[in-house]
Amino acid sequence: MPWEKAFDEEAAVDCAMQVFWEKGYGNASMADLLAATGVTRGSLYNAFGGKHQLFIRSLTKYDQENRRQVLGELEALDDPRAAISGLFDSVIAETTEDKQRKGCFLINTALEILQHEKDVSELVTKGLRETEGFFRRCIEVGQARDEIPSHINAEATAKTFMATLVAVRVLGRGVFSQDELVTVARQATRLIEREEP
Amino acid sequence: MPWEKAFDEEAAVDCAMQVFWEKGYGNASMADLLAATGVTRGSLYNAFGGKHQLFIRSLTKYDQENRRQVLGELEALDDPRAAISGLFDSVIAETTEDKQRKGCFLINTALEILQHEKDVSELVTKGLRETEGFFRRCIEVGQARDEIPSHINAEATAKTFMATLVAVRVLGRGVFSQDELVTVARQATRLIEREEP
DNA sequence: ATTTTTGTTGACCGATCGGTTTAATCATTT
DNA sequence: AAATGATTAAACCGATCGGTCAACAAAAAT
Repeated sequence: MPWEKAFDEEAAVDCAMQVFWEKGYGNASMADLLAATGVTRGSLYNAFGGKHQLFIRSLTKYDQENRRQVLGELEALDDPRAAISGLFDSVIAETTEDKQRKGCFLINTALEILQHEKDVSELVTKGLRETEGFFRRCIEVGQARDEIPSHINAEATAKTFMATLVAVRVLGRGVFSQDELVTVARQATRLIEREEP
Repeated sequence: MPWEKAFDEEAAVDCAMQVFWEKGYGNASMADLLAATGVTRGSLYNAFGGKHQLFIRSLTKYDQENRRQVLGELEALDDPRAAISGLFDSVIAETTEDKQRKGCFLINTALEILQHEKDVSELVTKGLRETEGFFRRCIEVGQARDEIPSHINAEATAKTFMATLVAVRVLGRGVFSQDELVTVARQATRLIEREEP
């Protein structure tokens, strides 16, 4: 007796995600979101509740389909050193391929609203912490296999990699060129090279 | 013949700067700025022209009185290695001392508006490039004095330091603790230590 | 003392904000 | 075909947005 929805909810979230990603939460207007999703005002409120909830949905979707997805695939390679440099490579490629230079939705959000909005900040922090965990696991597995020197500090190095990734995503939005991003990433990955010059 | 201003223009810019720094350009309303500066609507428009111009004034003032000031003092120490680690220390101290965790006004701005607004993006890019130049000069002077190993690449290392600084300012806003920030900064400054383990 | 110049004030502007409501619409069930 | 109930489009809401303006006030120039 009811009636199935006439628009694809997930597709709408995808469109909204693009808008939030590009403009940020505060600077994305409902009009922008309606135009991007193609859904009308009432339907959107009916389906999602409001701007804030739609933002959470968008950010969650980004986290799952971009960040987790990529990290999962890289970790499945079962080659820790390739996974680490592969992440830097893929982020740099993504950065320079994106004409809009949107950067990372999570990190952009971190700077826009981290202080207030507990639900949002928890999402962001969790995502960044998991990325740090990815690096740490890669390093520890590499060390167990003698592919990464055992004398390095896995925890500190993982944090440094995470920090480098953040910097790449921020500076990649318009300050550094692709070459410069590669330079920075290369310096970071030297930390786990077999010999030190 | 005129009439001297009834409010201190520079003090007003200072107040506006705090608001923009904390909330960003888009999320700072005129009402916020009027309340913070204590200046009435018309006077503020008469003195500055509008929100955008006031933002430029605020960002410029921040760049001169915070960034350039600090870099200048550190460089005047004439001790390159102390200047570099001193900058990291001072940024970390500033980050953790600030209850609001505002981070760096320039870097926050970079993420909010870098793509559009040419005048703003030029200010931001110039500031970050000059910071990179600071690191580079410190390294080169240190190398000339044999206080920093000559085999390291000054340009690439300067970029890495800049990237690390960006990461510290972003992650310092709520993700990383003071200890973690110190860890990241220490890993970076290892790049210029005399011996490699 | 009057004019000129400039700063201040607070009401006011149209536009847009996020969000709600209403009435028509439609697929489904009876 | 009638009844049902969610979906839709669009009018509408008060609040707030950034910005303007005319009336007024204070000091310098005449």
